[in-house]
Amino acid sequence: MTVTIDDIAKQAGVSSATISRVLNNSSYVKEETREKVLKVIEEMNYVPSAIARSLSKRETSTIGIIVPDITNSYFGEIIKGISKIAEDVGLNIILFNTNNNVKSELKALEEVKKHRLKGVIMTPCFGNTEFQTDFIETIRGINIPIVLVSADLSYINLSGVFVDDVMGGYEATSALIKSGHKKIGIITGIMSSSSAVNRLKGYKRALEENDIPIINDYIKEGNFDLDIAYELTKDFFKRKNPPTAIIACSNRMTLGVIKALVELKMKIPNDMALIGFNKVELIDIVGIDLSYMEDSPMELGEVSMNLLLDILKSREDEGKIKRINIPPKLILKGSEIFHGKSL
Amino acid sequence: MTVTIDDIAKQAGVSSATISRVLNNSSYVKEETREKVLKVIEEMNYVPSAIARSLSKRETSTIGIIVPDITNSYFGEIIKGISKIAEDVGLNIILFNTNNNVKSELKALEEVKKHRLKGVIMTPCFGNTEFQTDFIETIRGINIPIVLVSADLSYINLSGVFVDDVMGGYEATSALIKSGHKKIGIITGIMSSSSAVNRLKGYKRALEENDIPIINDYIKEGNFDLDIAYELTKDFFKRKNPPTAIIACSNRMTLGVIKALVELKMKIPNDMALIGFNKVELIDIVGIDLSYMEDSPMELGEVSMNLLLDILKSREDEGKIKRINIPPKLILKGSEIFHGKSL
DNA sequence: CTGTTAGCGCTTTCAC
DNA sequence: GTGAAAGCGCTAACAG
Repeated sequence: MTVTIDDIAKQAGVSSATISRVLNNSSYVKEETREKVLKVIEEMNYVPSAIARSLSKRETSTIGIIVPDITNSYFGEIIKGISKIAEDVGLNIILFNTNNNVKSELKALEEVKKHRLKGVIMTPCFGNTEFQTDFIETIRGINIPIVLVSADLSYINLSGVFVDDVMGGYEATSALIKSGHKKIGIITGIMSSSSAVNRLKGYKRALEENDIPIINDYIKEGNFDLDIAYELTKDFFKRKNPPTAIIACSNRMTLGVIKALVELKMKIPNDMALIGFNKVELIDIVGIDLSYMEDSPMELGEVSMNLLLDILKSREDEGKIKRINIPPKLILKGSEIFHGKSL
Repeated sequence: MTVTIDDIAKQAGVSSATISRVLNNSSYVKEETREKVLKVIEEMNYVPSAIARSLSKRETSTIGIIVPDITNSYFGEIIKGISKIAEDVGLNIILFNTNNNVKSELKALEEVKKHRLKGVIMTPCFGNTEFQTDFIETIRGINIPIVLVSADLSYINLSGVFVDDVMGGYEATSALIKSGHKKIGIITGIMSSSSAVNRLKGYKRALEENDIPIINDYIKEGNFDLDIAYELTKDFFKRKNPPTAIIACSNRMTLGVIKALVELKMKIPNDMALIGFNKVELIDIVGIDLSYMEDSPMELGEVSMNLLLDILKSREDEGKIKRINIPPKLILKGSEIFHGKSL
């Protein structure tokens, strides 16, 4: 059917070993025969089989990426970052989309093992607590380097690149304080995720350092998604003394907040200041100058790919856990400004 | 290193063929030995090598997806649709992101061949005319089923699933006419893409059917992206008699139009009606009730995956081209309403 | 029902 | 410099 290395060998009048050598530059081949071989390859339109090569070398040239939601451009950016540098080093990518479902995640990990992938970069599902032991067992049994990206796991210590969420929460809060706010509400992510916990930690730290009392009514737990954030925002106005600023701990929750504020006919930041987490695509074109803490997911992708490469290279310190924390950037556009109105 | 089928065979006291049989259910195995085998597999934590299996069967269980921009949630949706049904039938996905770059696309196709993938689903780069012959040659030489999705190629006839763009342009235009508009501007995509051509065709047809003259100043060629659409929208107002409605032929161009209108302090639809193509994520929460033609990219993904499966199944009518056109849906939210103001 | 054997298409010693 | 041969981990006749 398809042309193989032996066909080329026969046609070129040499052995298949020689073909292999010119293909891999693995040892010197007389210039003359090399050219002959190359010519035949060209003529017969031969493309070596990655599968056969993998089997023979006991090593693939592909890695796995596991993400919870391929539809979210945040993960799109991460993948773009990964694939950019993967392409440079000749690595292919097998993609798994889990829909934030642990069962799928576990299945993906099985596939990774089946395919003997070189390594995996994954951002685990959030809000998962029930399958921890399954997960840990799978990881242990897999014997393939894993790099976490963007989301950490509390119950197992793995390599990965993360955003410094404490710093994120701290910076966002500090920015609001600096601009005059004292009544600052926060809508966190699910508290079973470390990022939610850490951002809240940063929030509290900033308040404490500025001797601003921490008010529990100002702290609300969302789920990283729009609807709950929308409701929670409205809830803020059910108490006598609502905040003058809100911190929304994800981009989708930021949209929930905005939706609520638009409905309430409240202007940003005149009636309510706002700082989000991660860019809200093109929100500026509708006249909202949103300030936010920026993760730079593409950078996360690049760094995680580099980390994986690093781990792959260093066999000696095998098993050593490497973790990288990337500081988020504060992007100030105006939505954080304090107007001193009493609400 | 890793445990192989022979290890299992030895441990279970049978031949590796038997192991293979229980693994694949390829023929009857005595219940007793089957159980024994399964137990050993479990104990030794054995996972069969997909690579070895592929080589032996001369067939992979993975397909390729090639998209121009993984960062665009439109393609995220397509991939989600594909992977959903791919998972059901046990197929894995190798992903290639081309950044809308033909060279990358060609390289991706090479990889596809190297890996002997079962098939490819791709949406080709747009606005490419220079590498046509390379592309055709690569396709011809690849001998692997290809399914196009969402974007067609004019210079080669391939299987694929597409959106009925003529109908899209027609419906969008008709909706505006029905709601009272006669002066309708359109910002098209790059005219080297068939979707741009066809939407414009639909636009003209609708006008003709309603005896509305086609005015060239109302037709502007964009590039599917925001910035140009923004400029072109402003251009509309440089002539004496601007349109009362605009059709924007992509979601990013819709944003460009909106950006321009916001800057010009024009309300939608009171000062300018608007119909877009494809959903603009969450635009409603900022108070713009955008009407648009909806592609349903996830459906495109599902249908294209099913088409590929179809092609894979039917070896007899090999080479037969199968094309599916999906009618887009008109989603009316209010932004198309005519207010009868003279601008 | 199960074992033997011959590959699948490459890479990699080991000779010459 | 190049060829012969073994082997990567599995599947698929073919016997029995």
